[in-house]
Amino acid sequence: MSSNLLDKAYEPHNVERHWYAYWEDQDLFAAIEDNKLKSYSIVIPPPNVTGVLHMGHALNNTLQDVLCRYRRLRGDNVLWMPGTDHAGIATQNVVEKQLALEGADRHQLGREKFIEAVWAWKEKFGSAIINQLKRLGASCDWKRERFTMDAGLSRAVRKVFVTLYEQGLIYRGDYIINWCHRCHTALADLEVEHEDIDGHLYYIRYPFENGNGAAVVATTRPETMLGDTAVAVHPDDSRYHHTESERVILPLMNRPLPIIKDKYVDVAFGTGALKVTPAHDPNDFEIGDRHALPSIKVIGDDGRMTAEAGKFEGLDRFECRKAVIEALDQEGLLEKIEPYRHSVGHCYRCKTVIEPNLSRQWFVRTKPLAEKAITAVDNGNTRIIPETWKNTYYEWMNNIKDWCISRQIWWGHQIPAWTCEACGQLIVAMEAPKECPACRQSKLVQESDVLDTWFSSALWPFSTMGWPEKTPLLKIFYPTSVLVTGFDILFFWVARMMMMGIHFMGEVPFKDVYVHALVRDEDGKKMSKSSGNVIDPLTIIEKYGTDSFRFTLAAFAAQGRDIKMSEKRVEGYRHFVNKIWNAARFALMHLEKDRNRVNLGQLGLADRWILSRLHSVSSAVAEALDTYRFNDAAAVLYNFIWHEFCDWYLEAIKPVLYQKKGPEKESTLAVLWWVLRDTLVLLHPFMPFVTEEIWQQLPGTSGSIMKAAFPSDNKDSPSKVPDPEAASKMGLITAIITGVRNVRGEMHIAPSQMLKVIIQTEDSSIQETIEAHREMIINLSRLRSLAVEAPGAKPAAAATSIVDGAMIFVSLEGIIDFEKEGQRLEKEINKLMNELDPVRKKLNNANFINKAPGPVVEKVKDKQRRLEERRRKLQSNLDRIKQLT
RNA sequence: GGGCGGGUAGCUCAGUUGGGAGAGCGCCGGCCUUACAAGCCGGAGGUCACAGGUUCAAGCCCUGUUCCGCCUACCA
Repeated sequence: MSSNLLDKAYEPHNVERHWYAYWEDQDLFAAIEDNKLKSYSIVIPPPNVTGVLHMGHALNNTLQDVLCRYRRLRGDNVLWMPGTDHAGIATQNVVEKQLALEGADRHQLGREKFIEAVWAWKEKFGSAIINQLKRLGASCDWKRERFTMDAGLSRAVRKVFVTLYEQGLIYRGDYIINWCHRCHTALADLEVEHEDIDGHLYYIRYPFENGNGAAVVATTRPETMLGDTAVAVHPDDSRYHHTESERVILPLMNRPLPIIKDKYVDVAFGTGALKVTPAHDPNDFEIGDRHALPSIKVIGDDGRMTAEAGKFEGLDRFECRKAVIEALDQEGLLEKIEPYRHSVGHCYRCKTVIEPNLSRQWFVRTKPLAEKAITAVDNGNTRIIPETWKNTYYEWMNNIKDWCISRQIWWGHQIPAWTCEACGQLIVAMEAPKECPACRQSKLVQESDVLDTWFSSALWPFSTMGWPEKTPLLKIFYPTSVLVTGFDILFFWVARMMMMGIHFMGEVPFKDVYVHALVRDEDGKKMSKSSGNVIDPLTIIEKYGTDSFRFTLAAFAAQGRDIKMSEKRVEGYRHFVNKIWNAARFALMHLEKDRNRVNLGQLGLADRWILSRLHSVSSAVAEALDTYRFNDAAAVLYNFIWHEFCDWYLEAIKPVLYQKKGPEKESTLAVLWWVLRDTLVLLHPFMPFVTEEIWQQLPGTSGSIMKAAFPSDNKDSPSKVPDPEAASKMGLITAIITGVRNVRGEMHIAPSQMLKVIIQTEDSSIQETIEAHREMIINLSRLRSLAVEAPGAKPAAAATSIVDGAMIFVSLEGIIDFEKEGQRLEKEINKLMNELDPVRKKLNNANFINKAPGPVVEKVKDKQRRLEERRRKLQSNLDRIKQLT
């Protein structure tokens, strides 16, 4: 016991520490390698090893933990595979910064020493995020924790690389790629973030070689003109027909450029003439390819102009832009400058402006892989939930481009390719070759580039399970049951796992993909360090406890909608946790021993009703979790626990509990035990800590709640069937109590004043029900007396309330304010008329009667009958009141 | 340029084959009733963005308009 039952408020801190340690000690998160059990598996989206837990992780892992804990309660053998990602660029940046503080840099250190330094950093700080996930309650199988740079996973990476290369699906070549000068590496197209920037469109005159005027070209990046190797016009553009075989002179460089014709050129844009810079623009590169133009690289990998830039050599690319404009202006070749808003690519890691650069890189040929990945979703082998993301997935897969996978950094999987220094032979192999297969020389140099981090995470669902070995783990747990992830990495990660999983395993990596939303701040803005609106999950956990936080996330995780997070919301659910704590405290005061034998025949109405409700609540929770409707499950539990279990059931059974002893008390205690027991289990996936704490204090339980049976799977549970009779009778009783309370509230009668109530009804079954449960009505509406009689003389000094089939008179002798009662009744009648109006209109419509389905018509007719009766009764009481005033 | 999501109570949002507009918070009134004042009881509050259409019936389906957000794209 780590929290005192006498505490009026739940204190999460010790409870959380205590039970998490207990679960780990007992090995309760461990998956069992036994293929006879029903298996359920999830691989964690591996957080960056440099990462700290943010709201996105918190949501993502809470949802996964809810699913895993739920499936365990349902009896599944669950594998939740944890691990971290080596995050090449990000981690290298972190360690480089650390080196900088020590006055060193990686080049001084050398590659080997630098890699050692990164590993050292990883050993020291790399488990931070894992520990934070534990604070969140994550029930991962920690003993299987993986890291993308582990020996096993690295072998999988090599195997995949070599295989794809041999299959012709990986190639090396000189192409335009996105170059980040800060990170000093190539980036995949996906890793470039586009942003609209207010820039300028510069119109530059390129004089015709023959001296007759000039062609005017427009550009947003004038510095690239230094590398121009042609001017292109559309073949049909009559303005340039006379330029047949003419050339222009490239200003500043005095280089003659051919005028070529290419359909790519948009006649309508600018002057219809396009400068072509094959080394620094992807489209120009393609044009250059078509027309066999030379490529001149004028911007170097360091962001400075190369020797090819002539007198501009050594200038920074942006300084060069200014210098070029000035020089052009001086020569009178700058036609004009217009303001121009256009999209500019930035590095997703460091936000530096990306430069398209000609470079030798490695690529994955994605088309053949994507086709199968599309089919798998098409035919439902993998379901994407919510379905709306299917379109996005298809859209990207259908337009997929080859994937640049080489990175010019040091931290990562070095590409297993070697070049023979003697003959230039390229060798791709699992292990470093001893000699060149072509010339038998042994001077072989390994490719210095490493692979894109996403290349290794694309293998995550099977590399973590031991592939390329044929392990039992793979056999039992692949394909995984579901992948839970945010939409922001749908392409980066999900799509690539699909491609790799299908290609290498012959089977999709996951049956379901559940795509959740983003966590934003309370104004709906994206949380970011620069906006200063980041809420730290650990701060929230410290302040409000993990269970409140998790429940908040689940309660707001509606499909397709972002979550706006604020402390106020978490605070609200902390109240809920506290409510549960106190309800349990109350129950435990009365439960002294195991009460799990219930004789259903002897149950009271409230007992039967709460068991019936519990039955539908457990079905609803199961249904909701089976369909990833986390917010529905949370709402059902919240409403049941607070408003049905606490507000009605516990209040209703208090008199029974305060009795000395007897069969009634015995069976109520048994029901109370079961309802508490089952509710804790239903709640456990969302609130693992408080439920375990209460479970451990509940007499008659053994072991961890993690091993308990879900109510609907539990043979012994008394909440196995709905009880419509109890539901309907309880409905009548609560309606009567609410009716009396309403009178009390509206007439401002103090709760301390006991009331006298007369109920008139001609329905003998209603009479019987009321008589049978008169104590409940008396207690919960605080009555001095309750009389049930056939309709007859109406008590004079009384306020009225109507329930279906009966009229309630609250005697207010001496205190009734007839005018106030009249107003109250008028208000009631008005409310009723607003309901009745559309119902009458419907029934007066012959088309409705004829065309609507029978049951619908009957339902409306029945409603009309009920409303009419209530209205009639209220009206007669109003008339009577009016006579008395 | 293309695509997606959203507009429902003061705020934040649920609302799954079309058939009774809901919750939480906030607000108003009354209560320290022996689990809980982090509580209990009662109450007020909505032209479901706008305009058409389909239907006996529309918050939900169709068309258009408008506002907000996001993703995506090689117009220099």
